[in-house]
Amino acid sequence: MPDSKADPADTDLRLAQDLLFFAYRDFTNAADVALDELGLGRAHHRALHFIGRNPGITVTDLLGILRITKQSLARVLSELVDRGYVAQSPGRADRRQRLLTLTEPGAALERRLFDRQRERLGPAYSEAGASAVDGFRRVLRAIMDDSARTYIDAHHRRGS
Amino acid sequence: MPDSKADPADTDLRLAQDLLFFAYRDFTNAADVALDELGLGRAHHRALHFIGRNPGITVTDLLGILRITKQSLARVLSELVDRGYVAQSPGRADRRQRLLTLTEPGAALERRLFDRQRERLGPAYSEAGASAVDGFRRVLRAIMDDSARTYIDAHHRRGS
DNA sequence: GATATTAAGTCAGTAATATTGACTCATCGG
DNA sequence: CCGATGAGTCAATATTACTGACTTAATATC
Repeated sequence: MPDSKADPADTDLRLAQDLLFFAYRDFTNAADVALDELGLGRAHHRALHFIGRNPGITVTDLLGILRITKQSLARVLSELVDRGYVAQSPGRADRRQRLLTLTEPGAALERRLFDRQRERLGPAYSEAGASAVDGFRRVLRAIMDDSARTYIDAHHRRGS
Repeated sequence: MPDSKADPADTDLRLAQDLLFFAYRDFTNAADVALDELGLGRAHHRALHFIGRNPGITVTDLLGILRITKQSLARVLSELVDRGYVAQSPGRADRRQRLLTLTEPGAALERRLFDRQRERLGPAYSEAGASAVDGFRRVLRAIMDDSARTYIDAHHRRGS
């Protein structure tokens, strides 16, 4: 058996397809009950998450992360603003920009949703162990696009 | 710093949220161009994948894996059958069942879609290394539901 | 300073994926 | 025979997303 690493076997990659499908399905699903109670969807959660992780992010930058159109984000964002979860403020340098931040209720909601996902992810991390978690990160990081990798590296330098 | 493992830090879990979002987004996206050319969507890909991995699967079992309703699957499945990608045959023991299999063109299409994802996943595996891949699997396996874990373990026993 | 570009928002129409609810039909199991 | 099950169908609706066309305000460029 020569090629153990140069050319990952089909079965290995088939397993990865299954793993990603189920893990992503159940991880995202973890917050759904809390979202439903508020009449919100996963799109709202994604917006809350990335605004929370990037206080003061511009609409254009958020669109680039989510990879959706302006019209699609508008629906989600206007609901979040109407409900008082997200605040907009004009950019200081460029007043055309609307810098997005979570309000206090918005941060609390995002935290609640995060906690539901934490219930699933925390035990998984503990069970798998630090070494496995490191491998988990390395593989996921290698799967994504360059631009996403750049984002990850900028936001999660070792230490924080 | 006492709790290094018992209670994974927020920042660790925040990173995981980002990693899962971007990796899943780009991994699933890899097959989109090929799907678009045929006027098919991701839902068709998922059905093709799980029928391909489970030849002779019943409709009920497929619904359980995909976690969608019968009506939602019907749209996707009838299109795949109409186009000759999926064949249905009555169960031998229970003739109410419609056992689903990929036709030869269906298997070829599924393979093409798989190849697009392989282009993304294969290099990621090679770069990250065998140890990282093992950790990747362990963490994803721990994230998913019991039923999904059972599925994974049944389909991917070590050896194949 | 006029002009082009950019950031953001909006209106309209449509598509893909999914849902709930209410049925039908054939077959299986007791 | 009869209730339960596997599968399919019709209808209406929700969520998330899209393309295309425009407007407004502010910045950048010539």
